[in-house]
Amino acid sequence: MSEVNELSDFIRDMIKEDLATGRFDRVQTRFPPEPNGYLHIGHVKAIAMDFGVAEQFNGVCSLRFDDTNPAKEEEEYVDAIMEDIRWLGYDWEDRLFFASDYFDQLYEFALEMIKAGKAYVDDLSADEIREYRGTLTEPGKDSPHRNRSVEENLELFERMKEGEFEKGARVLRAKIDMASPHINLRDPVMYRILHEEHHRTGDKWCIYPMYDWAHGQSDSMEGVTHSLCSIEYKNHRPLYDWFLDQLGIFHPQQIEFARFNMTYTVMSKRRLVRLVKEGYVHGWDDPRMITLAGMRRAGISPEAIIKFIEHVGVGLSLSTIQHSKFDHFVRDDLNQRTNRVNGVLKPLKVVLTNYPDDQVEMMEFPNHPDDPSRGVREVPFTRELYIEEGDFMEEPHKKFWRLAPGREVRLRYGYLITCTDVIKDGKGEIVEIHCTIDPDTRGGNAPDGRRVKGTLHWVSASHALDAEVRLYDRLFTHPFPKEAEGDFTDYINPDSLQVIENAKVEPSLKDAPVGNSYQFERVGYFCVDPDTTDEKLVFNRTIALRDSWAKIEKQFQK
RNA sequence: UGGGGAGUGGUGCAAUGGCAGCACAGAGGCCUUUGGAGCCUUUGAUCUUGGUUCGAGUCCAGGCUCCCCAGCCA
Repeated sequence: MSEVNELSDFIRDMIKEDLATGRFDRVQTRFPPEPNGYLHIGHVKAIAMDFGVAEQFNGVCSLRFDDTNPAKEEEEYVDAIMEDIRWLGYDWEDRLFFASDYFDQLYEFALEMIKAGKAYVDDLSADEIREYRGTLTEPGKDSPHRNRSVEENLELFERMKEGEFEKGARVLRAKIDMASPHINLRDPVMYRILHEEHHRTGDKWCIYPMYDWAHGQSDSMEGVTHSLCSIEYKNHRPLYDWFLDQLGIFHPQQIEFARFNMTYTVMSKRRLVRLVKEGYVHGWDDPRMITLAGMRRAGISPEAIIKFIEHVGVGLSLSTIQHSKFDHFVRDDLNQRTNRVNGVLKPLKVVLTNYPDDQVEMMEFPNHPDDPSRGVREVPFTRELYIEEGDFMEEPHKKFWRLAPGREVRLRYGYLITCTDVIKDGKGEIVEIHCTIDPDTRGGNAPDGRRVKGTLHWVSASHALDAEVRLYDRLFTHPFPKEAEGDFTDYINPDSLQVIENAKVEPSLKDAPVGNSYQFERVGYFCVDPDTTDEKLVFNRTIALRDSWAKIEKQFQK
């Protein structure tokens, strides 16, 4: 919103400058994914930059699929990518483009280049081309086919297009400088032969443009003014500029910015694929994945993701964002967004021995304690309740201020209760706790003003709904899994998913819609998983509440 | 090693020759019917060596460290 419009970084500064000097009188950007995988949080930086900049400067942003490699790309990804971008809240309106839409024009441009003596057909094999390219420190050498006549090049290129040659037999290369210190300028390949069906052009073509040949011209044809991209393309900018200058067509300004990494996860497509293919997670939308599909299923909102991205900053150096920063924005968003409910993960039965057996009282709960406008709901209170197992300690240490024998605590918006007995089975396991209520404390306050430190959440045993709760945690135990010794999969967190089959939640959750998020008070944020059926509620833990108790507790463990 | 980039608290981002600031994390406190949230306080940084200047994170020169490029991938 308005906050977005106040964003400032070196890219926006450059654009302001371009507008001020009249170099451009409008702003047009584009998000150019390759449809060969799912979008993840790293892509959001580019998406938010492309669409955000356009919005900020009253320009437009289009979506263009750079689908120049039919061997890797699939329609399935096109649809998934569009869904993810829409979910984030961005709109390309009628500006949906494909690099494959430009194959004809690109072919014409190539002809132009050949006629101008700026491109040639090379018969060298891939290995030979690599050899001829030289190394970082030694110049390359000219291909023996570099000086073919225009006529011969035209004829050969035509025959490439007509499918006369096998895959890899020949390529079209730009004729620049095999001794250039910029490797990308050592006669880069423009077209290669690929007898592959393209997801949009079918079998029309058997030669396909390289990304480097397609990208700049695509931007140019669309009228992109500012072509924002990640930093690895900085080395390619001289090439894009060269192509544009040779062709003499509209010249967009490319501006690069750095990607980022996050601790306790992996961001590369290759590693994400392995997590899915090798079964470490249950799919691309597994809530532990930092894919948009995964984060969506985890219950993280697009607003939280974008706000986080706005705070990672924009620069030219590779940064590593701490996972705790991401967690902060997820919690901050959910704290404001969610209604509070009661959910008990590990139920411990409490019997209120002085409470009538057949009595049901409806207790009033605010839906959001810090926002009265969200209203209230009624929660049934009865003689038998469930509380959290961890909220009772038979032999409490001095910092534990919840329930213990002889202790009085508050049942939130219920009554003050005092523990009188601990009932155990033959093996010494606690089966239930007996307590008495103070009938004068309905709602949770004592008329005599005495204060109790502990406040517990609870559900009525006879009214509670059964639920499956999936407790997700960070996927890796190491902050830098890919840099740690061994394979990154060695550091998968074995406790990244813990399934609780028999959690108890309050009855108001009966028809909770899939995707809805709640705060289970004192526990964490949860959303309704699509696996939910009429018979069974399934919740995903998006993230736990900040837990300052955990720190204290550690001190008391030997 | 050739070329292209980057070095500011633990992490990330600002400061555009003039008091090194913000966020997250950390520490302490207040408040609390969530050990949540909120509020207050606080620890902690300019890669290095020279130079220019009244004054340098910023300008200049050298050094060091890290990232990217040698796909018929994008």
